[in-house]
Amino acid sequence: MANVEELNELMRVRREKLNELRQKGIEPYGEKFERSNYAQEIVDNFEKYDGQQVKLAGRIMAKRGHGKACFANLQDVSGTIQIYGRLNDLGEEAYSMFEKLDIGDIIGLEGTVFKTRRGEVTVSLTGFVILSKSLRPLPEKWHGLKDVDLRYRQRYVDLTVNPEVRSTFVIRSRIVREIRNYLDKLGFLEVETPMMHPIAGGAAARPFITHHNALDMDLFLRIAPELYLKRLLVGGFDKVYEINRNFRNEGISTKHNPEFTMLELYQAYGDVEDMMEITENLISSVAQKVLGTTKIRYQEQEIDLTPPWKRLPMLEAVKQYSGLDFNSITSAEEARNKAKELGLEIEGHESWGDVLNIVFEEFVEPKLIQPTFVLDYPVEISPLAKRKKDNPGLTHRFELFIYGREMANAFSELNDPIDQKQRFEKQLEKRNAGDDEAHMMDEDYIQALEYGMPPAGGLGIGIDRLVMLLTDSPSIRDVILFPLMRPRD
RNA sequence: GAGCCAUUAGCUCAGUUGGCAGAGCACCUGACUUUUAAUCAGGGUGUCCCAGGUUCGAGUCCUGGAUGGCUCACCA
Repeated sequence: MANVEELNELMRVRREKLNELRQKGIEPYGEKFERSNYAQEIVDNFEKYDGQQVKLAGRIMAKRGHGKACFANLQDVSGTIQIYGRLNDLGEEAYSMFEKLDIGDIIGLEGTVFKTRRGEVTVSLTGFVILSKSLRPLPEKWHGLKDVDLRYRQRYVDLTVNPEVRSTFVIRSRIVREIRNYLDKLGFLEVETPMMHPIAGGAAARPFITHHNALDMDLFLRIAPELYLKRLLVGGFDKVYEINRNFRNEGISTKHNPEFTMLELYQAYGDVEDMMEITENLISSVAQKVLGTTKIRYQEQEIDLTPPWKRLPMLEAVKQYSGLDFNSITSAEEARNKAKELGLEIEGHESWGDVLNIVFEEFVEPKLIQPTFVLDYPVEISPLAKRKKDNPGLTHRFELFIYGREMANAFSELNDPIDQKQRFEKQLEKRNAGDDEAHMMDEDYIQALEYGMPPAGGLGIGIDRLVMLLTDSPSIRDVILFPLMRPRD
């Protein structure tokens, strides 16, 4: 415990009050308290509760003393209600204790519902108990806690004083629940696959490395669940999904947190078309259920999530926004030269598909504000996707963009074990050339495919980014309760 | 990883040309039995992010560092 000498006055005074309570034989850290109601339901249904006796519990958020009477605001998970204590009703001892409550103290109370002459629904106290004495002052009632550093490091304070923050995380919870409802209704089975992988597969990303002592082996925190979920298709499950964390050892930005939540789902005997249908129906119905509309605002921009969404082949998109027609570019070298002419940074080892993707990211991505499926990604950057029959350089794959951001990625799954093995070998070449984000070889996954995996559609949706979109949050940190921060000191 | 910006009381923020460290809320004392950003009277509670430097004198100028934010890079 901190030395009282070192505490500032605000904290010293609170500790003194704590000691006073103990000296009077009152325990300032109480036990179970049975509530009859929540604050908001009383405020919203005054007629029903007028004159009724209620029991509430929550945190004191404001106090207005008037000598022999005192108003305060009590905040519980539902909202805030005014409470009112009078000397006449409480008696001298209890009233004096009520007057000495600090903002931040947690109490349980009993009282009668009434409306003040100014029309505010209020509970007039007949008794109360201190359930937790607060020893630190909360931020200011009017401006709340603004310092983003403190907001993320002390999310408990942020949640206490900034109601919109609480609301964001309530919405996040509802979004995830609606996604589960939606998929469950379609007959998908929710599964859990390993978070610790001997081989980091399913995505192009740098993994976190950890170590298992008893087995004396290094393990990777998963960068994607994909290869495990598809092993389940081999095993005979035909509709599976997982909503869970992925970990990528990469930069942090407003759109990237080292751990983030992904939905991945796989549907046997389906394809990329089915995934498009699921994506637009899932996201629009979640928006409808959670927000009550499919027309949303994100950062002052109107976004219409009403299906069907625009579908745009990548080659067409690139041609439209950059003027480059990759249909008529046949060699990687020609592609690299054309990209250089557009002022793009080209290192010299890029394949045709790499260049196409670079041009796409530079010229097209930021323009895709309304929901857009970009179709037919080049095979070089899609090592787990099925090739198009009529153009084996492209794959049956889409990425969904909203507000210029990648929101989803899906394809018809590659189930040809021989092609898959060759794709992994291509990735290994990239790895050996120094690309530590290229895919690793996963022999067991190849073996699984050799047993036979049904053709399937697979889909990944970044939950954090979806929540950002639906809660109008500018930073991914606003939708992650405890984003990764450097430790202080 | 690079550039720009920020860091002053518990919180939100001022701080002029380099000249005694400020306000509002919160807090403390007193008044007040339907107030509501309650009001009225009084009280300033501080490692000016840290370490150096310049200067008679630094919150302010310079150098280095820490943390955070934004942009870029990275991240399909």
